[in-house]
Parts: sequence; structure tokens; C-alpha cells
Amino acid sequence: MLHLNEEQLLACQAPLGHNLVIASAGTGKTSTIVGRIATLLERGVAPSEILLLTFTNKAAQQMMSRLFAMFDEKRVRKIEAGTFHAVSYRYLKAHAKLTLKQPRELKMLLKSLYPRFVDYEQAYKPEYLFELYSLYQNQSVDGEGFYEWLCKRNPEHEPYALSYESLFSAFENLKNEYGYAGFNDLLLHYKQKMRALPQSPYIEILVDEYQDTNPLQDSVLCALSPKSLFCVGDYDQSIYAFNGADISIIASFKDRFADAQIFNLSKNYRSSAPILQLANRVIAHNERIYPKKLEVTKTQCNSQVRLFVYDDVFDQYRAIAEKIAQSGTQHADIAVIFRNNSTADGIEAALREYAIPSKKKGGVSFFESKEVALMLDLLTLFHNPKDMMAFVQVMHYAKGVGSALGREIYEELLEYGQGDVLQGLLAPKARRDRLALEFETGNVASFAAHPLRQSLHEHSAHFLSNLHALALNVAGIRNATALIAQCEKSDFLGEIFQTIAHKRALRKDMSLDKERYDEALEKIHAKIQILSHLSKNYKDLEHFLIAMVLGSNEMNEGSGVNLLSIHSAKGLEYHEVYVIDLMEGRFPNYKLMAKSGGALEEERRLFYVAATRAKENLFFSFARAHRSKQIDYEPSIFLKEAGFEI
DNA sequence: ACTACGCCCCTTTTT
DNA sequence: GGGGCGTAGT
Repeated sequence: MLHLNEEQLLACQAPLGHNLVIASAGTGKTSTIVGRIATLLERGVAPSEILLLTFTNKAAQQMMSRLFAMFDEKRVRKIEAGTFHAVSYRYLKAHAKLTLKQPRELKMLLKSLYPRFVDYEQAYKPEYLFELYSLYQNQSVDGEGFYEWLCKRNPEHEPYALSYESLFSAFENLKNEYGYAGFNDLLLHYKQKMRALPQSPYIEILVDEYQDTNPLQDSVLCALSPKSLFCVGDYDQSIYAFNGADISIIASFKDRFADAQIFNLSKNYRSSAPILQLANRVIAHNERIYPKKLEVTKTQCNSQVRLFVYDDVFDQYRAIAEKIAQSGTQHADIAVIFRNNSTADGIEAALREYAIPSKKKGGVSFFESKEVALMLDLLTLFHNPKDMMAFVQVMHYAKGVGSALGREIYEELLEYGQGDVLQGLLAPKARRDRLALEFETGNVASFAAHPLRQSLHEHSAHFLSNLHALALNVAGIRNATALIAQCEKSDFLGEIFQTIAHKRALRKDMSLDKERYDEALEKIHAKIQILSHLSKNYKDLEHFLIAMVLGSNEMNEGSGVNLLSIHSAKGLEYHEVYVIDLMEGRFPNYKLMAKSGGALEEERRLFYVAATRAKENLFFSFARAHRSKQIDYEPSIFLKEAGFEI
């Protein structure tokens, strides 16, 4: 059951219209959102007319399961809930065929196009252009072109701006041709579709973490134009400027809607008084948009707030690990929070020395490992047999086949298969003008009889022959778990996995370390097992593949102490929190600040978010030097603002 | 023109 | 341990 205080209740019961709830850290905004939805349902709004937009899919799930406990689950499931991206995708997949691609894959696509359009020494490199373009898509308004946007932002690049624009126009065409979509494309396409609807599909849209809304997301809300908006956010927790998040969207709410109502949640239920006082002391250095009065409700506890200082970063990691080893707090209720993900490795290693289990947001290393990427590419290919990038990536493992030859083979097979690469492999048909090649059309029992066979070298032929056998074997399987199992035991993947393991087990003198080889092979299969395990949650291949792109960094491996970047700690809370590596330059991170304006205030908000994750014990630490890198550090300015004497 | 390999860099934050 | 870049080899 929900226990709401007066302020929360007032917000929940607001009439339909444009309502903004200013909810500081720990004031029960989740309960308020759940309470609001409950109120809507009780008032007779149909579940399918409610849209709940959250910042992570996990947050959406949590709120939904709280609703399941209060209402008939089957009925409440009709509420549309998720991130902007997930909601967009769910709608689009019913109306258009598209393949969601990881940013890194699209970056590769852009890179392959780049030399044809840009050839200047001083021009931006494709990697950076990709980031820039993504930022443009997120923060430009009203159909402003990339050219104008860039010239305004970076006038010194005006000479190249036209080449950039041709590059991106080719990029967009290519994406359309292959049916690829990036994260931003989901929102852009969805916005188009929503604009075309005669009336809004939703009566009320609830937006969580409204302070991190960017202009693109805001325009999606505009396109949806619901009768009622219920936005919840906290100005002081806006930390996504790098993704185009614009604080003025929340700040201008009352000016943009004539019927705007603002509610305030001021009772903090999470943190102890010393923690709140410290957080408020620091955030007070930012310009106030609206007055903030946070009331402490947890007055009865023996809370600790302390700073630890070390000579070297590794001393710090070790000492923190030792403190955690001696702490009486459950591991799962402890978090180590840092500004830069690179910190995670150091602290993780130190914790391992003390045999303390830890979990970090697993995403990156897992999904970028060769074996997992290959398995997913293969599954992608089975799901969409004309996916050029997936095919070429897979072909990379054939010796002597790079992106050019891979592309050529793709085109050939596409032709033989009339738009389906797997068909081209299994049942090649030639066009009339190609019949000169003289081969049997129709099913080819083995690759030896395939028309491509003669033009390939021994190894690539063997490679494609294995793929042929696998494709034959899995034809018709729609279930992700079954497909993974078939792939894993195929000769095709078996041989590639051996090659990968072999490379990893090579010593400097090029000799093979047999022990390391076995170990590497075992690790590969362990990762595939994790993938297989994950796949069991999805009813078909498509859902699984989408989840791997949309939700890959929402899952974490293992259990124990939580290792989190500040960004990923948003919305979470822990009994005991360690905020580490608080050095000038690293946090605040001046390198990053140089790229955007108002950055110190943003870094200060990050500090505020980090500090307010703690319920009871809050520990800060910094190191005076990184000896092996020969860097001396000053303590973070935020430690001084917090009132520590150093 | 394309691919393979060895040496250097290094590591922002998220959907 | 990975990716970018330059060079050698097909």
C-alpha cells in the first residue's frame, strides 16, 4: 500500500492539465508517480491511455511492479511504460521494418563513408563527427540543419560544414536503404508518426527525471500533445547536458503552459541530516532557480559523514576495500561511486584482493568482446538475412576477407538470394543474364556446389561452407535460446572460437600457451552461457536482440558491492556510499567541461547526486598523487565547498 | 586496392 | 586488452 504525505497527495490528485512536480533527492518521487497513476486509474482513465516515460527501463519495471501489487496485473499491463527509446521502438516495430543498431556499429558505417566526402587535415574525424551529429539531433530545434547548427556552435569549421552535411546525407540514405536506426532515429521516426495522428493516443503522459529531458525528447512530447502532462524532476539533479539535456525545459515549464501547476516535495525520507546538510551546502553554490527547502525526516540515527585522504590512488582503492571488508553493512547495501568509469577497474581489483564480491554495470566489456559481438551478429543475420553490417562483420573472421571483399560477397549472395543472403547461400538462383555461370538453381545441399565456391580461396570457401551448414541447421528456429545453442555447437562458431582463443593464448615469442588456450576457450563458452541465460527471458529472437541493444547496460553481472558511475547511480540509494577519486581535474573533470558551457555547475550537480545516494553513511576520499603516472592532485573544489578542512 | 600485422595510444558520462 | 595508424605483403 502507498503511504503518501500531504504534498505527495496534493500532486497525485492534481486535475488533468500541465503539472510539474519538483522532487528533490529522496523525497519519494517514485511513490508519487505510482500514486498519480493509481489516482488516474481510480478516476476511470483507461490503462492504455496512460504513458509512463522513465530514464531507464529498470525504473519503469519497478514502478509497474508496484502497480501490479495494487491493481489487477493484467489490466495494468496495458499502461505503456519505458524509456523514450523503448516506447518509440515498440510502436515503430509494428509499423515499419527497422533494425536497431548500436552506436559503435553506426559509427563504423559513418567511418566507411567518411573518406568519400571529407578530405581535410583540420576537419573533424568521423568518430567525433558522429558524437557531434548525435548531439545535434538531440538538441537542435525546429528543423534546423546540421550546417547551421554547426556553424553557430563552431564557426571555425564552416569551411568543412558542407562536406559534413553531404556526408550525413549519404549516411542517412544508407541507413534508410538498409533499414538501420540508431537511438536518435527511434525518437525521430516516432515523432513523425505521432505528428501524423489525428489525436493523441494518450490522455496523460508522466515523465520521470524531467530535468534531463533534451529538446528532441521534448519535441516528442509536443508531437504526442496529450491532454495532460505530469512531469517530475529536480533541477539540481540535471546531469545529462552532454546528451543535449536542457535545464531550461524544466525551468520554463510554467511559462510554456498557461494552466501549469507546480508542486513541491520537500520532505526527504532517504538521507540523514548531516548528509543532507552537506549536499545542500555544496549545491547552494549553484545559482538558484527556485528556492529549495529540504526537510529532514530521519533525525534519529548515528550517521557518519567523513573524508579520507591518501597519498596514492592505489593506496586509496586498497584502503576503501579494507574499510568495506570491515564494515558491518551488507555488501548489496554499499555503493562505491565515481565520476569516471576508468576508476572502476582499480577499485574492483582492490576489492578482489580482499575477496569482496562486487558488481558493476556489466555492459561494455561483455558486449564488446569478440565472441559475444559475433554471436549477436550471427543471430542478427538469422533474424534479418539482408543485414549488410552483420554479414560483413561475420565474414571478417574468414582469412583474407576484409570489409571490401566481405561487402562484395554480401552483394553476390544478396543477388543469388533475391534480397536474402541466407537464401543466396542455401538456394541460389541466378538472374537470366548470369545463367552463363552454369549451375543448378535451387537448393544446394553443400556449399561445394555453390556458384561462389569457385571464386573463393580454400579458407573462405571452407568458412562459407561451415556457415552454409549452420544456416541449414537453424533454418526455421525462431527461439533465441535454441538458436544460440545450435550456433554454439556448430563447426562454424567452434572453429572461430578456437581461433580467438588461440590468439589470446599466444605468448610474445608466438608460441602457444596451452593452459591459457583452454582457459580462454572456457571463458568464451562461459560468456555464451550468460548470453543463453539472458535469452531465456525473451519469447522470440527479435525481442531478445532489441533488448540487447536497448537494455545492454542496464544489466549487471554478479552480486555484492555496487560499483557505479554517478550517472548510472541516478535514482538509486544505498545505506553506505563511498564517493572516491575526488581530485581536481578528475572530478570536476576539466577535460569534459571544456566542451560545454556552464560546466562547473553541471559537475556540482553530479556531486550533489553522488552525495544524496547515501542514506546513513557517506564517505569521501581522494589521493594526492598517481605515482606511476607521475601526476600530483589537488583535492576537488567540492570537498572545500562541503566544508572539509584539508 | 586490399588485408595482415606490429607498435603505439589509451580509457566521459547514457539511451 | 582493444583500437588506431603506419608498413609490408598478397
